[in-house]
Amino acid sequence: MAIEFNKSEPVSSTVEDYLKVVLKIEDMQQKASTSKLARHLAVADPTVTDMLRKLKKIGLLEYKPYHGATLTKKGRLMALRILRRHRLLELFLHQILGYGWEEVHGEAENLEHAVSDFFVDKIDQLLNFPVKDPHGEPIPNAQGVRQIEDDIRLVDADLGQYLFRRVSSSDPEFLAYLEKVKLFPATQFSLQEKAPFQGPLKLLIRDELTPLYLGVEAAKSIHVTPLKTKERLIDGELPVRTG
Amino acid sequence: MAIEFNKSEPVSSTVEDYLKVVLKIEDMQQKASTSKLARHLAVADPTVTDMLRKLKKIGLLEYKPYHGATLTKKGRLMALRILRRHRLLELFLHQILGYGWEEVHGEAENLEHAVSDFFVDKIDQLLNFPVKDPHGEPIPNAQGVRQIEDDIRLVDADLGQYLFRRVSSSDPEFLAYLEKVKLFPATQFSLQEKAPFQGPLKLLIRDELTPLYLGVEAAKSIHVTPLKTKERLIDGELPVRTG
DNA sequence: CTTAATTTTTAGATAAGCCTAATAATTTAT
DNA sequence: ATAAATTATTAGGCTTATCTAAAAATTAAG
Repeated sequence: MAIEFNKSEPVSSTVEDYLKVVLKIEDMQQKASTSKLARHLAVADPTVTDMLRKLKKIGLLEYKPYHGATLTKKGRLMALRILRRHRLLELFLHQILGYGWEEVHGEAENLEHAVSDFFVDKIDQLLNFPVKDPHGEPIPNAQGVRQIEDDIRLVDADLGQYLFRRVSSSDPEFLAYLEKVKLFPATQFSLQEKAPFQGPLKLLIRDELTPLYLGVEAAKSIHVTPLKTKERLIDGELPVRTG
Repeated sequence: MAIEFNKSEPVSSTVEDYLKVVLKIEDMQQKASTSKLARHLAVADPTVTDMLRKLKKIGLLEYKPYHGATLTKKGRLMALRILRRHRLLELFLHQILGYGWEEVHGEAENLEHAVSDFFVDKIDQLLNFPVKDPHGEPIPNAQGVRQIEDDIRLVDADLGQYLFRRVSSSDPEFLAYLEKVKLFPATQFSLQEKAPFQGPLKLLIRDELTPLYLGVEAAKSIHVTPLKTKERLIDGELPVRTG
């Protein structure tokens, strides 16, 4: 119903962007410093200083000069509201309008600030209250709660069998590449070798004939969970692309 | 393909709104004076003066102080591009997302500035290249051309049989009322009486039992064409609501 | 533990849209 | 044809979000 979020005054789309980035950085367990925010938002440092003061004043984040920002409860809820919109929109674009998964991010980035709560509710219904976006990322529910799975980065994984859970990159070129090599959420594969000295990872994707060699940077943004023995025997749950 | 429009530099959503309003006023064969624009845009007069100067400078309209504005070819094309987006979005919201026809205008008003050309092309396809929006208004094609029908205002019509073509109001309350009384595009009815002195019009809607008495203001925004004798005998083409 | 490097903040500007109050131009009416 | 009413423009300001250049604070290094 989206009412849960809408208890507070509306903010500009700029403010929404700042909150979104702080949430993203906090999610990565990093410090939301002035310069890091500036880099993510592609603005100059002093611009961020000013904005942080403003956001502190309206109670959306904590902020001590030289110590970076942390979202308040209210700011966090707002950030989650935007994240929800963003990811619902991505799924909508993919499933209903037939966008490629590498095309959804940019469009959602604009639409997330423009659509009404009514619109969000409508697509939520139409998509049957989904919990994951096309990249496998969790969609916060109407209360702002995400179903977070404790996956690991492929780059940190030992040899063994894995399930592709999500990809934490929105680079279109990279996503198009993953699609081409058949690596996307729900793909099962085995990690067969890890070349030393940051060398490539050798993967064998289920039902594919030739192995795939993946660079370390790629393996950092791919998140997986180990396949349990039981699951390894099951033949269902093949990766399927929609749209 | 939308490329036809995109030969020029992008403009702000504010500029898009100004162009849209000038087009609307020109469509009504009226003079786009400073004050009329200000009223339509809900801004102060001097704001319009400034903007008109700016729009003239970038070649989107002609403008002489005290003489109002007229769109240039370029400005007109831009205005038609927005109108196309607006009306396609309205139809999309109605048909795909199940919005009521009184709910589409407001949402489209925001989205028209936010969606990409790619998005517009996608919904155009999805809707199978429609030529009319939910209110019966023509949707400009990708070249900016509208299929304009020469309808007349119901208020100007003589007694006789008519086809409801379009309603040129976006007032939600009014539209909800029309829907309730079963008056919408493709509805057939006969105009049976026109009370003198700006009195109400008595309509008999096809397949309805009770006559409808409509005020003059309402009859100004309803546009109709006379039913030809042939059409009067045909039973098909009954009004149908989608979504 | 003091200097050097890095990061952040201050200071001063800019552009887009908008406003109000006051003036000027045009149109209408006597 | 001129005064009154209407409409438009000038003048001066405000807000939001941005920038660059310079100063200050913090952190890192020798």
